[in-house]
Amino acid sequence: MVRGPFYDKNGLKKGAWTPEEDCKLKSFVQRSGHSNWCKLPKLAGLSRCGKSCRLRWVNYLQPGVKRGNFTKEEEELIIKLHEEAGNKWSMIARNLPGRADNEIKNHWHTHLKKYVKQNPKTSEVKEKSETSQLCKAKENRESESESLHGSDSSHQSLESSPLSKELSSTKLFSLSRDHSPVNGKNCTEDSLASLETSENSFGNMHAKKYTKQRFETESLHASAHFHHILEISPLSTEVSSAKFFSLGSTDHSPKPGINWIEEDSLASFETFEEAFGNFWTEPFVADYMYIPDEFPMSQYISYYDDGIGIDLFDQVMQELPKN
DNA sequence: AACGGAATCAACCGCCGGTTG
DNA sequence: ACAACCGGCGGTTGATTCCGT
Repeated sequence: MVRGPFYDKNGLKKGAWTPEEDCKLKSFVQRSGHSNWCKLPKLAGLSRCGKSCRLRWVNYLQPGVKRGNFTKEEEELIIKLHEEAGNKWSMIARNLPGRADNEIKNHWHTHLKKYVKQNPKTSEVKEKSETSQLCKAKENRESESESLHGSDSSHQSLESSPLSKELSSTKLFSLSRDHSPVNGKNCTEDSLASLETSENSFGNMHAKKYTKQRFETESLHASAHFHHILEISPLSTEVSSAKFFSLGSTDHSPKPGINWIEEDSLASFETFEEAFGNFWTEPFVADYMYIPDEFPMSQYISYYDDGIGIDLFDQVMQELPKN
């Protein structure tokens, strides 16, 4: 599904990333950060351009990146934000923690665009039908919530994206106006007020010339309304939204509970699997290399210690065929 | 089973805005 | 003030997979 690897005239590798390249990039960034993407490939021993490295890191390798199917809540949020702001994928992505803009963009073009086309102007219709539908929608959500909580939490993240197939307009309408308690957690009045403000602002997006900063600030207000998504997300079981947002370039420490990239996205990792077991389900070996002082490593030592040390990792890395 | 069109999604490309010298 | 550099963003591409015939 990806371009085959090839080299351009400058000798830079293009096309699909190999697990070895991923490993190099991830290891380097976790060790040294990414203060300069242009110089990074050389320092990391990669024959890639800096942009390509950045993209790979942001979309797939960065800790906390969620892979797999979108939940109904995520899809609803994308539709709503897109309705308000248009193709501002990066802004939308900021309101969907763990989701990369590229993935959201793809999902929009492949699934949601069709759905919205078939159900135009959801916001207009929802205003009219709000009164009559709201109660029903609440009931639906609450019953769904109960059933979700009654099942394995992993099902929530892997729940297939049913929006275009199953989501009724009633359910969709419930998104932006339904401020009822979700999963037993009340939305505060403040967050509702913020939402209204942001809705008004977004409504004028096309008329006003927004500064980037203002736009982003207001989009964050909108995100307050959707924190319930985090609450039911598997990420939230161990990483709060606040913590999640703090995951930046300065924090590369291994976090228990972070969703690492799912196995299916990198199926052919035989080389490293042989040496280390399943790379994507086992803790990353290079994680040994960067351990912040404040990180309470002792409690994880036994879990991480599978008998493979840094020396072996370095040895394997050096023996890998150079590109 | 074979074929062809549609769907999917990782990755590339070019542009833009911010920063630095 | 200007140019060069860099990071980020959104649009597009194209290989692979899916699905209907």
